[in-house]
Amino acid sequence: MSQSGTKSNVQPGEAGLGELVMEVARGLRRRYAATLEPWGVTPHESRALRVIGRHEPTRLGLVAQHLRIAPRSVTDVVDNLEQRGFVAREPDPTDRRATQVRLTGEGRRILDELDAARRADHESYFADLTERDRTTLTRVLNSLIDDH
Amino acid sequence: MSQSGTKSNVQPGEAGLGELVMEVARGLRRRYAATLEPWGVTPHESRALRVIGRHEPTRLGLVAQHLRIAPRSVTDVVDNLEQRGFVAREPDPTDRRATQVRLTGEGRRILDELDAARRADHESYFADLTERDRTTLTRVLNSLIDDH
DNA sequence: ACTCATTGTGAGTTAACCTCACTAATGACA
DNA sequence: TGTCATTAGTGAGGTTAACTCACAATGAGT
Repeated sequence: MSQSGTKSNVQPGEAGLGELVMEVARGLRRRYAATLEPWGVTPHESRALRVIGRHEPTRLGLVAQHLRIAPRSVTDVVDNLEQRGFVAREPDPTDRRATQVRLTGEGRRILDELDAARRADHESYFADLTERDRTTLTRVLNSLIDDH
Repeated sequence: MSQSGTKSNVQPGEAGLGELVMEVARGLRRRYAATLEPWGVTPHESRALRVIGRHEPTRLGLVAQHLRIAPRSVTDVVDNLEQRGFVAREPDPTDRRATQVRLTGEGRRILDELDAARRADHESYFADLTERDRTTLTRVLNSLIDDH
């Protein structure tokens, strides 16, 4: 075999900014998935926990919007998290059609741990940047996000 | 309903670099998926086409390595592309167990169009950056990729 | 009071992966 | 030179995370 498959798919010289961003994001995603492993939580579940934790208590429909998935799909996601004891459903007091979700104590504990792990992971990923580069990167990325 | 779901999930002030990169990547992915729509090609198919186009002619097993998926899955991916007339299987002349894939004329045409569209899309996404920021961003992202 | 919209869920489907088991071909070597 | 482990691709079947469509319960507007 001529070349391995363990490195990136991008030739170093000629990659555009888009490719570079995507490649860094891929690296972060891979690392984060590995970080999550000890908790037995998938990236998908962690994302859902984070959204619920941030808006707690919240309706299923709103969770769907934040996760950008169909309302029907949230039912399954929350079923899963509820079964694992991370969240609990309760009736919305202001609308008897609606259901609220909220983190359990366990769910909050796990989420805090995951957040800390992610923060640490990102920290280590960007550790070698100079303060100056860090500042520029933050500014440029923020402006890109704001403009689109 | 109180707030919409069309904007980002990240509070502007306190996002770390990791979140920022992921958010930009998410934006690029969404745009690219929309760009692809007129061709009736999914991001997944476009990635496979690009990998095959870059290594053409190549064995299925190598495509698996480049796409980072199981060899078995490549069979399905190539089945799909072959059915749509974008690639063709042919026996590997040096190993009668192996199968080579190569782009058809149509496949090459589509891939070139997709590449051009992606380039243009990225170009427009980063259009408002100053030359200086662009250079810094390129350098910083490249160093992050190299270091990991 | 009637009508229409909205909330969540049952039922069933799809896309893109996966593993396991198998066949055919290869290559090493005793 | 015959045996035998290894490798390439694929059939069969499973999983995950999404999807649509239909529906009952509830709420809101005229």
